[in-house]
Amino acid sequence: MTTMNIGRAASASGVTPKMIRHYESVRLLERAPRSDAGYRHYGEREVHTLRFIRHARHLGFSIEQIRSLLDLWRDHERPSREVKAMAMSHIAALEAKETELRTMRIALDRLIHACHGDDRPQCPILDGLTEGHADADNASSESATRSRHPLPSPRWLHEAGGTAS
Amino acid sequence: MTTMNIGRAASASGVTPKMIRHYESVRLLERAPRSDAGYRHYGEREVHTLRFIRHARHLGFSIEQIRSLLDLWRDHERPSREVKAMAMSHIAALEAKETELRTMRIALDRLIHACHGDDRPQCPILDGLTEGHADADNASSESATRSRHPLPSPRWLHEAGGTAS
DNA sequence: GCTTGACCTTCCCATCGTGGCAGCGCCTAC
DNA sequence: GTAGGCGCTGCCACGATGGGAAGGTCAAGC
Repeated sequence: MTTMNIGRAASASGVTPKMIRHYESVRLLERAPRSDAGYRHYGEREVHTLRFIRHARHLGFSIEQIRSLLDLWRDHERPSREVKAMAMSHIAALEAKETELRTMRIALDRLIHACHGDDRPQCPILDGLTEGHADADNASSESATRSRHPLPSPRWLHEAGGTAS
Repeated sequence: MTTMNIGRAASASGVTPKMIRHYESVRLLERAPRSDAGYRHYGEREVHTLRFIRHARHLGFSIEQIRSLLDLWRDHERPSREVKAMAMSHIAALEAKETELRTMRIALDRLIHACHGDDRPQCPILDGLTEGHADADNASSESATRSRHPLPSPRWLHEAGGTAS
């Protein structure tokens, strides 16, 4: 069985059929050959590629980055330097995120430790949110006008956790 | 000047006008009173609330969580226990993300260290992506069929970093 | 041969928080 | 009275993924 439908390719690779179609639609994968009925057909080679993609996603590479990685993967003349450079800049991104999370966690930790957590309404956590962490608040109602900091906006928190089935 | 337009409220609070309108539209804020021309008017109280929201976003709370926090904030009878509980479960989420990132980083680090990064094409990073990290691969092309793991899907990486102007 | 149910197809919608832009109205300083 | 800086609404985009509807196909069992 060197050729299979999308479902088999999916369970062989660990990538859902939905995502396989998506990857094809964004040209991460070549258009799969079709049967008369329009069913996509895959071989071992494609499954191999899908696994590559899955591993790369697992390491947090974006689709665009994976596109480059796949190009490098398929180019047997590539200098490993290029791959390493991509990987290292990605590591830097991972570290940046970690730091961002850690910063949040530490700030929140401090507030939590100051809070009794009993039946009384007095709460340093809410107070802290009210006042800000004392710094990083150059938005006085006086100077103001064009202090366009766009907020770090940490949406990435509430996505993988809840979404993962 | 106890009342101001959205722009002034924005620079006084550090929240963009766009976001203020958005928060209103998702009922995180009450509908602001309007001038005859339809301009929203804000007072110190609203700016205060906006700052609260900004700080909470800064700590990674989602809109829904902030909705609860605001309720607690405004309820002067609340037991601080409830606030602390929210904060602690959020800390747990932050830690989980940190761990996820660290896991990725470590895995990638291992590959990177094995890679020369020179002009030669031989590259353990690509090899590693090809083969997988040896474990977590229970997708043999035999058993298969309904091994529906949805992939951890780490989208949150490529969002705050690039988006933050 | 026919039915059933598992599989496949495409297309659209939702997520989450934010930015951008278009097309319009308003308001003020000159 | 007009320019240009605000404000308004509404729509689209992002990223990666899931959900579902509406319909076609295929293989196994009868």
